[in-house]
Amino acid sequence: MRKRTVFVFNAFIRALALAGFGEDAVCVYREMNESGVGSDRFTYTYVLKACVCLSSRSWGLSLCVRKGKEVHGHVLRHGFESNVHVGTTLLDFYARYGCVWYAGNVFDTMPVRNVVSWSAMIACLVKNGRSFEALKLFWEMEDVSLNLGCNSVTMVSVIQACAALAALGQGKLIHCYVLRKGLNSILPVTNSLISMYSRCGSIEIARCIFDQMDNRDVVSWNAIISGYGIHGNAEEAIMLFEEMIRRGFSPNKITFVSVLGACSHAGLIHKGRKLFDSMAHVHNIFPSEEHYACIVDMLGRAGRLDEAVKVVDGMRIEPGPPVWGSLLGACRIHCNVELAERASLRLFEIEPMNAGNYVLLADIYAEARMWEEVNKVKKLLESSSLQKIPGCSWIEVKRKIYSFMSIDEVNPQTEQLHSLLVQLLVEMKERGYVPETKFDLCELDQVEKENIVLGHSEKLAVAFGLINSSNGETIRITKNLRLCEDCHSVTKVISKFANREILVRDVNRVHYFRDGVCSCGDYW
DNA sequence: TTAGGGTTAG
Repeated sequence: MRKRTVFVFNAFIRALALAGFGEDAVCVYREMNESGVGSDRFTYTYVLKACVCLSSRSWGLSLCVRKGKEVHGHVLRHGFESNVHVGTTLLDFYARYGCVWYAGNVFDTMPVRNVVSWSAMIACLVKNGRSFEALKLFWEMEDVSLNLGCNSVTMVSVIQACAALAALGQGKLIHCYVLRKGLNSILPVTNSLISMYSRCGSIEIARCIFDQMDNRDVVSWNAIISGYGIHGNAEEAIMLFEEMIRRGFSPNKITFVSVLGACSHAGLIHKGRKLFDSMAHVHNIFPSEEHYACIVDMLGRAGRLDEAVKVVDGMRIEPGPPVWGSLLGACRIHCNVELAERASLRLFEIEPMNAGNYVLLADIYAEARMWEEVNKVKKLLESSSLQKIPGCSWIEVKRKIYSFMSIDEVNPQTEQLHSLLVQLLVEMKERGYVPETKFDLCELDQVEKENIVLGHSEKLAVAFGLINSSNGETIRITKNLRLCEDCHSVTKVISKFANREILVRDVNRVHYFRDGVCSCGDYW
């Protein structure tokens, strides 16, 4: 073209960004700047979208963020920061790269905010694991004086926040709100409600909503199938999968992740393998890394480590962090040092920033009583300046959410909780409970070890629940990591002799403790 | 003739 106007450049950058060619879009933007045609408010929304789809693999995350910050600078220089579309796109750019502080800063300084900018900020908080703040912001938004009016998009994020916190009370409140606003028949809203109820431990309500839907899409089926999966009911998940096919729905990648995950949680290996094989042959979906990770997890969990390794070695695509991570997790369950070393060596190479991998390997060495190796891994972790994610648990009592960390001086009741736990410990030991202290605590004596495990955040939350809720009420707890073995057995015992139903949603699934047994059948 | 936020998984 001889005459390239701002409009022409905009259209080209937009097209490239939409098609996922972030780098090319950024190049065209540079060309645009050099050509001297100028820019307008549309230019910045497109370039920022392009920065979101830059290939972080070849660029590196920090370079992607730097590129966006550069564009942010241009926005300020040209005075477009007061435009609500540009501001919201900027906010969303930071959100997608996990820069919550920058996103919040953009939000706070926007001269005009509308439903979309509020929704974007709420979504940003949810996506970055700050659901508690997301809910707070939502109630702030709902302040009548602001008179903004949320819509279905806002509500989807808010429902996700409740799901992430496993805050059933809040979730029900939000559900009522959705009904009052007449947003309940909008498919994405209903689908996220199904997921929310199952992740909050109430698969029954999730099923009820699913059964009452007039029209469903593949996402609705995926949501309910994965719901049964995290509740350990693989039979129901498989039945729904089969019904879905009978009714003419085409499963997608996520359907298979869900149903294979269900098989893995329940140890249904034969069925899982058959489903995996049917993917390509019957449904024309070629297994991606996530699906391989499910199969490796399924075999590994069941102790069939040799078969799991065969699957990894025979993969048609290069195995990455999910696959090696599943294998390492299986090594921890079955204490296989040799294989753990192979898997973690690869993981340290391709995923050096994940502290969890180091922790897993240290746990495996500790169980094998290889203290020297434990120390080596710990030193490696320290020198890399990575930090373990601290264990954290939440509990919702009377629609208020309380959180606990292992060493928690913030909560005034901590001392009371700890003494209750000590008292419970004595009673439990009389009933034959032995604290599980085999992992990663090599330099301490038995009493110190027991004290540390006793201070785990989920136990504090259970104790808080016992003190602050009435008999007959289910205690509902969420944990940011996987539930530890000791907490699992303690909660079983407590559910029996305190005669209470206790529900713990950990990062992977739901544990429902009743009368001394857990719904996961100790297989998780 | 161009614009911003959202559904299901591990």
